[in-house]
Amino acid sequence: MLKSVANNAEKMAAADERPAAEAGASLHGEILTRLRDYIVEGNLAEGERVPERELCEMFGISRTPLREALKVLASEGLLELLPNRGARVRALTKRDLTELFDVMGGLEALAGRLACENITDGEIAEVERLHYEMYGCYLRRDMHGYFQFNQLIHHKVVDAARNAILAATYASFAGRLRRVRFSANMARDRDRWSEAMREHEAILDALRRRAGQELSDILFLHLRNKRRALIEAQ
Amino acid sequence: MLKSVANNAEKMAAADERPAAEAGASLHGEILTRLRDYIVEGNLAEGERVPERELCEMFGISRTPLREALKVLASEGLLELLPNRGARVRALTKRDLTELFDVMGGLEALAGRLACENITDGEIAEVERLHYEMYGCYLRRDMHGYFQFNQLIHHKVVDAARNAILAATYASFAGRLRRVRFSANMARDRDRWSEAMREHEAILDALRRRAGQELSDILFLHLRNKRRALIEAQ
DNA sequence: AAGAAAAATTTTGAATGCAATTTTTTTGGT
DNA sequence: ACCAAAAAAATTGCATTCAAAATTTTTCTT
Repeated sequence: MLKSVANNAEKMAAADERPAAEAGASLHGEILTRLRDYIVEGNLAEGERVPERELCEMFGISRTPLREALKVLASEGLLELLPNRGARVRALTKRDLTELFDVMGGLEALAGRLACENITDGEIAEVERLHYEMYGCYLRRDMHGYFQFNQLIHHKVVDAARNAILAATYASFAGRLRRVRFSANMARDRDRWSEAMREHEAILDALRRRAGQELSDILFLHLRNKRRALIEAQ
Repeated sequence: MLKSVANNAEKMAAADERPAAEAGASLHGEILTRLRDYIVEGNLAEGERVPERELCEMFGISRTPLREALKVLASEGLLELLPNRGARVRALTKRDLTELFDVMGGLEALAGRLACENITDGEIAEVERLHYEMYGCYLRRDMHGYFQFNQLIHHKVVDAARNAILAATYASFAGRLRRVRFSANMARDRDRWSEAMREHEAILDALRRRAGQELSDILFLHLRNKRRALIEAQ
């Protein structure tokens, strides 16, 4: 039983092997995306139990695809499953935050290194543009704009790494951090803001020189500082 | 898996808030673990469709918990879901391998850096012991033993990083690479073997000195070389 | 025979059903 | 009124069912 019938080669030739658009393809995929967004947007409080029936009604589906999505979100770390007591929104402890930031730092460090190997001149120019836009926001104390451009820059670096698995992993962890509201801090901690701005100058500089190892290091420390500022502010 | 105990202050002190042992607690959790092992062990050929009915009979369960596990394994990248055509074992392309190795390199680099911050003298002594055991295997061309100790060393470094999220992520990717058989190469490529051995000397040295940044770099390049050797050998 | 069309079978995706457990409500004693 | 025990209701975890789609088998045509 379950023997590997490897010689299906014949029909595999032209095959219509679409790896499932993952999102809207199946009900499961759609619900997964929608429910993840729903939670990340903060519609369910931390530690709150996930109301299956309500969500089913809300999405207009039965419990089966919803529960499939719950298992996936639990494996992503967004929910936790309690035996016979369903799923809860996982609370981010200080420890979780610390660990997550370090992992993000490691992933960004990797992204920076790989980006230096692969980024085009055009992309660097684009990062420069974003950088100066961000700088503008900094000068006029536009926190919202600053964070927008900041994210765009980091995202661009990850993109330039040309590594889909890295990008997916990065996105997954970034999603888990989305519930954390950073803005509040920087407003009061003006020193951290200018420090962050200086770090970004160094990031751009290393990227221009395509100094992978150096950029890798700067990015890790950049995240470390972000982490420190956040933990202190709490 | 990715667990961490919530200390939701507001609620109450003694609460019975067990975050679900994830493994044997529910049928879903148990099946998830067993099915993952089953696939990683290579019992289903790459690209082969996953026979739901057979697996249900084999595990003695209904399709519901099995299908929940399938969605999770797909989100882990072990399977792919094709609309109306079920799950297939995801084939690792050369591109996937390249990307996976780089991500592993990034994670090991991070682990090395964090380990230097947290490792105890006793743990370093343990790594030293493993290193010399491994060296012994190298001298007497015991490939199997070499790989055992090699894995133990890398695992020890990840442990010493004191970051559960990193450890879980690392384990997940390592699982995906478990299907790849490395041994075959090194036997023929004796140069790579001695090069790897030298790299391990450098790893141990940097770890002793707790030179995080340096160790980080060595580890990334170590994985890069492993990747190169593997791709060349294919 | 070979290939196309049709029919039968299997598989998939999702809804529904059901026993066990947990949670809430009610009740009764103090 | 307060609290514990009992009863009722809701929720959970998994099995089962069912329509739609895919796959295989059979039949028909040339």
